[in-house]
Amino acid sequence: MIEVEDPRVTRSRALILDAATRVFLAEGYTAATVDQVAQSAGVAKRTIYNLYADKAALFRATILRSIEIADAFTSTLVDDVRTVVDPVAELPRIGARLAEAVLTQSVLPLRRLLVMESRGFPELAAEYRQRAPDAVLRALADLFADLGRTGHLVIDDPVVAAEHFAFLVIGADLDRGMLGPQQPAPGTLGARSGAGVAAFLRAYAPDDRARRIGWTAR
Amino acid sequence: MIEVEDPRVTRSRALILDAATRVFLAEGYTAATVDQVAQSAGVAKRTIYNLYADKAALFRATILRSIEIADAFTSTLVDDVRTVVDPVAELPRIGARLAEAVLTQSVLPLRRLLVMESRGFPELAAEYRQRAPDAVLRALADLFADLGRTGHLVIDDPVVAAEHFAFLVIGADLDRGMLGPQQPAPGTLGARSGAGVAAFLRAYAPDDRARRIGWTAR
DNA sequence: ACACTAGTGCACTCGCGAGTATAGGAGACC
DNA sequence: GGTCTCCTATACTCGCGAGTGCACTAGTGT
Repeated sequence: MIEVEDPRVTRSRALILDAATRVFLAEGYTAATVDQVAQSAGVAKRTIYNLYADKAALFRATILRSIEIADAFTSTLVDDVRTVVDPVAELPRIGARLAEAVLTQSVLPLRRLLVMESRGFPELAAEYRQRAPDAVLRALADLFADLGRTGHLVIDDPVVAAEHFAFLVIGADLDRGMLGPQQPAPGTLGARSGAGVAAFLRAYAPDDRARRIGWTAR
Repeated sequence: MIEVEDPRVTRSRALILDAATRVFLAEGYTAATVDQVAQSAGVAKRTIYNLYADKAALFRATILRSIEIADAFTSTLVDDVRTVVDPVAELPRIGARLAEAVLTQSVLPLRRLLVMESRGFPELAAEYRQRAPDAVLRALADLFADLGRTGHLVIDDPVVAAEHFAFLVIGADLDRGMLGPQQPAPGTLGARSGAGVAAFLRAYAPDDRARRIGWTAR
């Protein structure tokens, strides 16, 4: 006997999760009210309580779905990282993708929300960390370990190199974005990630290589 | 006629602000209750309302005082930065001080709180940004502009260089610290800031200088 | 000793939001 | 067409925390 969910339920669930995402991201957990979510979903409050035990359960489900989405983005980035052969030629693309993914999607509001509620829902913050930023850092560290072995880069500690790459590229904008809803201007974004990648290559490329290709420009 | 504040008032004010700092940093604005603050201060709730119009005013005063304290730390760091002559010799010290100031004081909880309440009190987040991180970045940018002029470093954009320095040194730990109350192990801290400064010098020191001093080690 | 000012303790109002109850409506499946 | 299940709408309970009122106490200055 195969349990098939009533189509009305799946429909309601989708409406509710979308609305909850909007409301929670905009208001935060405590400030958001269940009535707000219901109204924004075009659904009766009772329907929400039919599907989720309480406000906390609704919140958990909402955030987990957002993490799921962020995770999908992360995966394509990780795949991209895995195929890199020539760092000088390809790292700028990786950097640009990283900056774009973190700074222009709804990742910034999600991170703010996770920080806000990290006391009440520490599992969610941990889950996010593991599946998004840590996954990217792991992929980068693997990449740099390889490139170190092949002599394309000079790497002492690949984990540290991965952190340096990530924070040279997005550090400043990420920090700014956390303290307020300022999206960096899209033009600025490319320039900053480019400068970050350039600095990384100056720090980690073998001398001859870096100089030959012209990455000495600062 | 010189207005002198009743000593009882100044005493109460100090007790209340200390307690409010503890409670707000630990609980966040909404979760904290005025009764909690009163109890933790050993003071009647009514006394709080004698000195502050409402909970929001108390919060503002509390945060502004914390910013004041962070500002004092910042100033000594800025003064230190202003006296740097030889980057290779002195930047490691600056990096270590920066890491220590940001990561081991109560700065991390303060930043979390400011992120949490940046929607309700955007002025506070702005005030903090201007007086703490931006002040440091400005000082660093000035320093690097100087060092570029004197040929100690090779600098294209001093502002970008300042961001690179700061986030190479504290970026990873800062980000980790925001998503949970994990203080980095004190041992790790020195190593990471050292690695960050080394990478910075590799990226920004003139070739001969960097190599002569031995900063090629990664 | 007296008056003034602040602090204390406690009981109170009041609004708000989570969660529940209930009665009725609408589609799906037989 | 009947029944089952889920949705809707409205109205409710209930607890909690912000803010107030008030009667009383204690320290200070003259």
